[in-house]
Amino acid sequence: MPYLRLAIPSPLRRLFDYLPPQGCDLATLQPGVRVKVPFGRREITGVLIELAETTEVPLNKLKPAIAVLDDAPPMPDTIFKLARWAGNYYQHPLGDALSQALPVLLRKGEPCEYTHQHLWRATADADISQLGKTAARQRELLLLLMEHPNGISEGAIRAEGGQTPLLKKLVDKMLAESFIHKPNHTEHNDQPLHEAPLTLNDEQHHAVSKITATEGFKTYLLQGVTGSGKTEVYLQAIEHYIRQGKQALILVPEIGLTPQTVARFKARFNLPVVVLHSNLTDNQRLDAWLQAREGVARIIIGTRSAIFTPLRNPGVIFIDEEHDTSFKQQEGFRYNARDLAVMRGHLEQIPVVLGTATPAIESLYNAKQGRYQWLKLNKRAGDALPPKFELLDIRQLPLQDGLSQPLIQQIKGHLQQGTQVLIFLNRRGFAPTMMCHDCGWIAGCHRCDAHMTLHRKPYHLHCHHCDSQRPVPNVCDNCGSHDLKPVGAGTERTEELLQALFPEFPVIRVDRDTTQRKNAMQHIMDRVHQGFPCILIGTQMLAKGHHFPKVTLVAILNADSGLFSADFRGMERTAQLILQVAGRAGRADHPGKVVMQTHHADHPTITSLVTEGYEAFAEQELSQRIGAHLPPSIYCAMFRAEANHPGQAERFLNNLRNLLAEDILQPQGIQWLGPLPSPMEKRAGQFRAQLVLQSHDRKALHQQLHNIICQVDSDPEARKVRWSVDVDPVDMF
DNA sequence: AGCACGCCGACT
DNA sequence: GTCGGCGTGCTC
Repeated sequence: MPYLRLAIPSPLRRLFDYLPPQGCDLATLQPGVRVKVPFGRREITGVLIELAETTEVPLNKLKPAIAVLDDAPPMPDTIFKLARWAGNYYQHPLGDALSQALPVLLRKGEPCEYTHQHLWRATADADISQLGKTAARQRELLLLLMEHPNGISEGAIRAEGGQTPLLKKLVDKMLAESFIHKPNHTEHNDQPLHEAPLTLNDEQHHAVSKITATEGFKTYLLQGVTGSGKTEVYLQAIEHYIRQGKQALILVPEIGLTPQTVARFKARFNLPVVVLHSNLTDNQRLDAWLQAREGVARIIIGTRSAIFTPLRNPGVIFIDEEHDTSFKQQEGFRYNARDLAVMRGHLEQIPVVLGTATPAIESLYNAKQGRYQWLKLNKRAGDALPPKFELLDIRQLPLQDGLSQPLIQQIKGHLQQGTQVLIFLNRRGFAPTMMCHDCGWIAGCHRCDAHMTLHRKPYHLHCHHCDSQRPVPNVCDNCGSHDLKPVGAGTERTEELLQALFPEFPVIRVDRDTTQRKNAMQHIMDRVHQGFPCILIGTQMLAKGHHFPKVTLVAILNADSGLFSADFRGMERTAQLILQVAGRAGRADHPGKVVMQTHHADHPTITSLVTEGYEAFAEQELSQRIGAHLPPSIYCAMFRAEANHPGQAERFLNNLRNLLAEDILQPQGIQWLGPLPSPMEKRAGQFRAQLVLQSHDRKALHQQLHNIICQVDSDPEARKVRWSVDVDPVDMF
């Protein structure tokens, strides 16, 4: 009698055997089906990996499964393989990896079918005259239903001002009925386009024809400077696959999933476009997932987790802004959706396109190694000129709340000529910290090794690392002095100054604090797009997803931050951010100007970035990485640990390292760095440390990681710390 | 990760 | 007297 070998969503890195449930037909069971089982004291949903003839588990410990939930595996074989591969590659427990590849409702064991979405419509022989003259409300409602012969949801009825309780009355009068919505296949569509495609220049044309001529799997790095029409390349390549009846999957960074991006796809294609955004309900998510799986949805746009969306007829995968680190999940199952996309393209035998203006150094490396084919778009659409950069050396210049006098003059000039100004300051709040003028004491966080940020509205101290908050002290904790001063400037403070300097112009702040309310960002954008002269001041949020054609001046206040960071990728990040911010401004008829305040106007990296462009910078950066034996010329993994007491995490990692050092695991070609306390050792009350493993040999590294994790799993001491592995980490903290 | 069991501090 | 803090043990 065979056993069911299941992957269970739990941190335990092993499979679990069960007896088949009562009356189960083993002959029809396929790997990948979900099985409901008792696990400890709860009931959870596992995924069948195989039928096993024998088991190591003592028979008295074996429990029967409760039920097999599916006739056929909910995820297609490629997704099953992709999730298994990812679990293995990122050293994450298989059950959890598989579970994360499914929509939440399927994880919970709900049936794999369209959620019973009730829609309402008028009955076929409904006649408005059957309603009495006094029933004005019912009349209104019936007319509304008649306007929607394909059905309308209760939510939409309410949104149109209809009274849903009255539906029952219409049902009683046989005028209305409800039915369950099930999307149909839109088989062949002769008119897949709403609007005509734009004319391509020769570079764009070359890119489109390369991509669409691909047979089977190939990865492209599509490097296009801002304004070179990357999106048009996406759209026309997608059109090619759509016309073949295939589907396209587009992954965008978390913050890039803006209404504008989506609108562009919906405007072009006369086909179902499905958007997997973060505020879909679980029901909507399952419906979208099924529509993709059944081939009803033709274009699927989503963030990181959308890489696991099943496709019935996969045609092409696009990763937009491929350098963006939000494609890497930063906790738990630490996969990189960009890299998984390449794996998926291989499994599905379809092309994968990584698009960006500023390629990640590792993508550049892959392109140079010939693993990715490099497509470049260097020309800007129309006669657009690249923005002019100006390095504003602020050594010895007094700063007024973050702004130097020459910059203030430039802002004034642009406003007076009737255009908009964008000011980028990657620091929210009023001031990065508060300091005692008498003794130098700094307002620090009690739970982190970090200072607290002063916020004005509302007035309080806030730790941006652990979110703890406290009132602003009146006197110094250390010496009792009343002379506490805010130090440095955040967006709130610079906003205040700008408003005081330019009272006749609106100053619009864009950061997490001003965009929390629903639709707040949309309101801001609507206001800015009216085109009146104004000042926009904000953080990264301004840099991604939105374009501001009326902006002629972009000012970067702290271009230096990140330049000398502990993370070897600090320079790369800074360069990408600078170019991304710079790209927000201007259009053909008035090129933008970018002013960067800096204390390092003669720093070779900064000057090469500004004068020669990103590619020259990136080449330089790559050769330095290779020279220093850093990624991407070497494979890297990181163990992180955190514990309640100082030194505990470090001791744990030290034991772990000794497994390598004492040759217990006979490591070959593996180097290690650390363990070291994390750059911010204490965070949210936990003491943290890290250990980096490196190798030129990916297989050897993978094998060692596996060995180490096996050892750790069998060590009871390991349970006293929280630890994790990160394969191909994107940031070193 | 959950979830329960178990053993010590401040509350109705 | 108990409610609840989080240490530690287990999951086929």
